[in-house]
Amino acid sequence: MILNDRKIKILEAIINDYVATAEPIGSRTIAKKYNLGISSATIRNEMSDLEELGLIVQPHTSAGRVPSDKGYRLYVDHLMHSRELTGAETKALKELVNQNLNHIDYLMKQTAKVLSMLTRYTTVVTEPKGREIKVKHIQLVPVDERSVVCVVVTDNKVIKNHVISCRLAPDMDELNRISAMFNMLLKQCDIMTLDEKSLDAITEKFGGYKELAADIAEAVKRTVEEEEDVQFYASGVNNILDFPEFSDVGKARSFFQAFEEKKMLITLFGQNPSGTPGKIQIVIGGENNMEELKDCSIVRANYKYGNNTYGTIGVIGPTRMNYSQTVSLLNAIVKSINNVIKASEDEDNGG
Amino acid sequence: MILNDRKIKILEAIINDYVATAEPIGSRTIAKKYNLGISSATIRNEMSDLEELGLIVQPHTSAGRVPSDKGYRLYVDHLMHSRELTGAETKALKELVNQNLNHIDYLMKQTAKVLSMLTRYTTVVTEPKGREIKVKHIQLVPVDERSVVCVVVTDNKVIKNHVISCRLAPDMDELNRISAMFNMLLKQCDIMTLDEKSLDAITEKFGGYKELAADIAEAVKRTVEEEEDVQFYASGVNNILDFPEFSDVGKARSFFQAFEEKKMLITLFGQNPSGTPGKIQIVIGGENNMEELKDCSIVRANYKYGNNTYGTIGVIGPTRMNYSQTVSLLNAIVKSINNVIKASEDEDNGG
DNA sequence: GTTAGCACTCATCTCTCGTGAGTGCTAACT
DNA sequence: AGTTAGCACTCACGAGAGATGAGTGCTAAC
Repeated sequence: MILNDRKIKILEAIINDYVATAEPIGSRTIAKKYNLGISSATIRNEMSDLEELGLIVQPHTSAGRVPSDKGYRLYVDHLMHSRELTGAETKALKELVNQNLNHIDYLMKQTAKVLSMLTRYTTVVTEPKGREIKVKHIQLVPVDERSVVCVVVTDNKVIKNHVISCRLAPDMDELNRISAMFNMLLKQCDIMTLDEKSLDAITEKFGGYKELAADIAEAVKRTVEEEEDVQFYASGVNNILDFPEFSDVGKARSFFQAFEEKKMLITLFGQNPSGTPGKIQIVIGGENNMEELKDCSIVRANYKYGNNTYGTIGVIGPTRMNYSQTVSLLNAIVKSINNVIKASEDEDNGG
Repeated sequence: MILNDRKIKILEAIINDYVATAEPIGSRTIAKKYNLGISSATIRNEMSDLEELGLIVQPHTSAGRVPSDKGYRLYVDHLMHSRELTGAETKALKELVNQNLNHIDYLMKQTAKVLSMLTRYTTVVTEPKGREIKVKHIQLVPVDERSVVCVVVTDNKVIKNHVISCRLAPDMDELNRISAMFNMLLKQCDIMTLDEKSLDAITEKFGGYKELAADIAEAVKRTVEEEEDVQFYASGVNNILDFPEFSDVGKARSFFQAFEEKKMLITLFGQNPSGTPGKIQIVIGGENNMEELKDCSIVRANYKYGNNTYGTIGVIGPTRMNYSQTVSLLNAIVKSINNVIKASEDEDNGG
C-alpha cells in the first residue's frame, strides 16, 4: 500500500490534534476541522489503511485513532517542519546566555530550568564529561585547627571541595608550600595511574605531612572519580503531573521512581558517543526499553565542551509531545550554550 | 463533660487505628479489636461525647469517626508515649554518625536521607544559621587564564566557591599574595558593614588588582548573604504519593508546588528563635495556616551548631502521621548529630 | 450506667439502560 | 476506480436504580 499525499495529511491532522487534546480523533472531526475536501467516509477508508500500516491505533473498537510510536517516528523523521521561536522563547534564551554564567555548574542548572520552563516538560542536563579528566591545580585552605579544605580544579573547569581532617592543621604558609609541592607533582605524573607503592614513595617526600599528603591524593582521586561519574541536573520533574497520561498516581509514582535511578538516567541521557554534537536525537515511546517509560518520549542532543568532552541536554515528556517545539528549542539552546562555551574557550586560548 | 479514662482509651484506639488504616473507625470495630470490656453501644455513646468535645469528627453521617486536629493535639501533648527504636533504626542512625561527615553539607544531606528513609515521610533539613556569620578566610585559586575561583570559609565552617572572571588572571604566587592581604583585611574589619566609599579606599591599596579586589569583596559579601539566607535539603518528597490522602493528582501537585516555594519552607522549617534546641515541636494539620498543607503535620526540632547558631530538622507527612515513631526518631537523630557536632567543636577548642 | 434492639442514613457497588462518538461495510453515484 | 451516503454495529461513559453494609442515634429494658 502506498502512502500518498492525502494519507500523510490525515496522519498529520491526527498527530496535531492528539498532541493538543490527548483525545482519540475520529473521522468526522478531521472532516470538519481540516478542510481536506473529502468526506468523513473517505477519511475512514484512509484511516483504515493508516492503521494497517501501523501508523495509528485504535484504543478500543468504537473510539477514534491515536498515533502509534511508528506514526510519531514517521512524523519526526519526514513530516515535521521546524518551528520559529516565539518572542518569549527568544527572550528567555537571550537572558540565559547573558547571565554571567562563569561556572559550568550554574550554566547547566540555568539551562535545565529555562528549558523545562519553556517546554513544560522535564529537562535533564548532564555535566560535560570526557574520558580523561586531568587535575589542573589543587589548593589547600585552612578551615579550623583540625581540618583543611582541599580545592581541586580540573581541566574541564570543575571546582570541587574536599574537607580533610587532620590532627593539627598546618598554618597558611605551610599549606601554600604543600599545595605548591603537590601541584609540581601533578605536572609530572598522572596521579590516577599511580599504584599504592609509587604513591607511598611520593608521599614519603612530604616528610611530616605524609598523612595529609595521602589524604590530598585521596581527595584528588575522588574528584576525578566523581567527575568521571556522570552528574545530572533535572528540572521540572513535577511537570509530568500536568499531563492526563499521568493523572493516575501510580503512573506518576513510577515515573518519579524511574527518575531516581541513576542507571536509567545514564541509559537515557548519558552522552551517546555516536551522537554528533548538536544533532538532535529522538527516542519515541517504547523505543526506549523501559516499561515504566513506555509512554514517554525523549528529545536530546549532545553539546561539545572542550576536546572530546560532551554533555547532554534532554527533554522527557509524554509520547504525545510537541516535537516540533521541543526540537526547535533544543536546537536553539544547544547553539546558544555552544557559543557561550566557545567564547570562553577562545578567551582562554587568545588571552 | 469530663474526659474520663475510658474516653481516652477510645480516643487512643481511634487514633491508632486511623493512623494505620486511613479509614474512619466505627464503634463495632473498636469493640471487637480492643478489649475494653464494653459493648459497641456504650462506645457509641462515648464517641458521641468525644465528638461533642471536638476531638473526633465524622466525615459524613453514616461513616465512622476520624481524629480531629484537636484530637491529635491532645494525643501528642498528653497521651503519646515515646517508642523504642527498632534495631534497624538504631543501626541506620549509627551508620549515619559513623560516616566521615566532615563537611556540614554532607551531614545535612545524609541526615535528611536517613530520616526520610526511616519515616517514609518527607524530611527537610536547614543548614545551621545564626545572625552573625563571619568570614574566616579566603583563598584565590587559579582556574584558567581568564578566571580564578575565590574559596570562602566562614566561621560556621561553610565553604563556598565563587568563580571570578578577569582580563588576565595573576599567577599563583600573586594570588597567594592577594589572598594573604585580603585575609589581613578580614581580621581588621567587618567587610559587611563597610560602605562603598571605605571599600573603594581599601581596594585602592591593591593597586593593579583593584578590579579583582572589588570582585573578591563582592564574592565574600555574596557568601555571607547566601549563608544568611536559609538553605534547605529535602529528601523523600515523593514519599507523599504513597499516602491515600494524596491519591488525587491535584492534591499531590499542590503539595509539590507548595514545596517549591521558599517562603513556605521558611515559615514551616525556618529556625524558630523561641524553640530550645532539641525540643520537639509539632504542628498539626490546620495549625499551620497554609491551605495547601492543611492535611499535613510537621514535626521538627532545632539543633545547636556553635554559639547562637541553629539548624532545623523537620518531617512533614499526612496529619494521620505516626507521631510517636517520628518524635522518637527525630529525638534520637538530633541527639546524634548534636554529639557529632559537639565532638568536632571540642576538637577545635581542645586541639 | 450499660446494653440490646431497631430504625435510619449514606457511601459504595453493581447492574442496566440510554446516549453518542466512532467504525466498517455496502451500494450507489461520478 | 474513486468517492460518498447510509446504515448497522460497537463500546465507553454517565445517569439512575437497587442492593448492601457499615455506621449512627435513640429508646427501652436490664
